[in-house]
Amino acid sequence: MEKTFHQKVIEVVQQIPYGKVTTYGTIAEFLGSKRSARMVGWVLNSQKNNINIPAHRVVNRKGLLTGKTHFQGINLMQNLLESEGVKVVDNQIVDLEKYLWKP
DNA sequence: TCTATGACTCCGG
DNA sequence: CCCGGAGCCATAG
Repeated sequence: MEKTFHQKVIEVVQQIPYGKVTTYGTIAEFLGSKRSARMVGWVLNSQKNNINIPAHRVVNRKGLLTGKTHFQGINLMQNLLESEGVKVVDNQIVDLEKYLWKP
């Protein structure tokens, strides 16, 4: 059973430490194809039921919480990030580079 | 097998 | 940074 794309994504996302965030592009790039950023989002959407996936730590390159629209509760994603010490304003992470984590 | 969709990103203006 | 357009990849039907 080979590791599928989404399985790798899950693996990486689970490695995101507390108080850190990453972008779809970063994950996609780590997987080999930067252009696969959309797949990362697709995977999270598919695995969003899995609480083991801290999808709230995954944002787009601008630090915008694009995924919150598909999240379980519009306020949940931002709330979680703020709880972890990540500053979020207007659905966007402040000082993204400061919190950005890379595998 | 082919088409459509998408939690994105890059390029030019 | 904003806007519009194009590209790219994997999954579902």
